[in-house]
Amino acid sequence: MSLTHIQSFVAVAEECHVGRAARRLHLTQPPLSRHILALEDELGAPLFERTGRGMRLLPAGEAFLVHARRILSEVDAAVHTVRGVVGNSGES
Amino acid sequence: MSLTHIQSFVAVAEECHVGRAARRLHLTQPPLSRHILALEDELGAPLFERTGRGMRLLPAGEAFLVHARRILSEVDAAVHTVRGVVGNSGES
DNA sequence: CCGCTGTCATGCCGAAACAGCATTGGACGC
DNA sequence: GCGTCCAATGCTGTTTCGGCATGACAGCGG
Repeated sequence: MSLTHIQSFVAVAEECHVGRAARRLHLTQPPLSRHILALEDELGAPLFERTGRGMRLLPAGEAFLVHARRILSEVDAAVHTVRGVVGNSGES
Repeated sequence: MSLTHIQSFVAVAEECHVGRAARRLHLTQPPLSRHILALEDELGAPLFERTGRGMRLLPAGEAFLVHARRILSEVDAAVHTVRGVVGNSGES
């Protein structure tokens, strides 16, 4: 599991569509599709239902989405916190 | 930035020693050293002071450590939540 | 019923990332 | 100054990864 996979998952969950999510992430559809498959494989459960017209979140996917968003914002907060500490320490 | 890098950072922060952290992660010293350097490069600030006898956390590193631990436990929680949802949905 | 379209999955290949080995460079204690 | 211990770096073989081309399948119109 990597942060890239989590970002991919969130994008697909929000778009319900691998192709659109791929464009949003400046990626192509195949690797993105593989990210989702890898995630499902690692978690041992499918996260999406493949509808033939896109992807729909399953309950397990909804549950994961909550945590996924929290992880990504925590990463963002970590980056900003470090920048803040460094910036303040050097200020007059 | 990847979850692997964050795990490496936490291990080094706790051991104050790249070699020991490497053993703990079943890894060797050079890649682990590079993980830390990559993290510092990405954050734009050093996280450790190199003491010639090991590594000591700088203030920026302490700040990052708090978030790093939270990220890792959130990932853990995400995995367990998905397993829980799947397990319960199939129970009688 | 049959092709047409739109979607995700897969086979394949070249490029990039990665881990480990060997070595260097530097700090500390004697 | 010398030996020891540490992190950093050069290098190489392997693995991972992204993109292209294609396959497999569902849904729709005729």
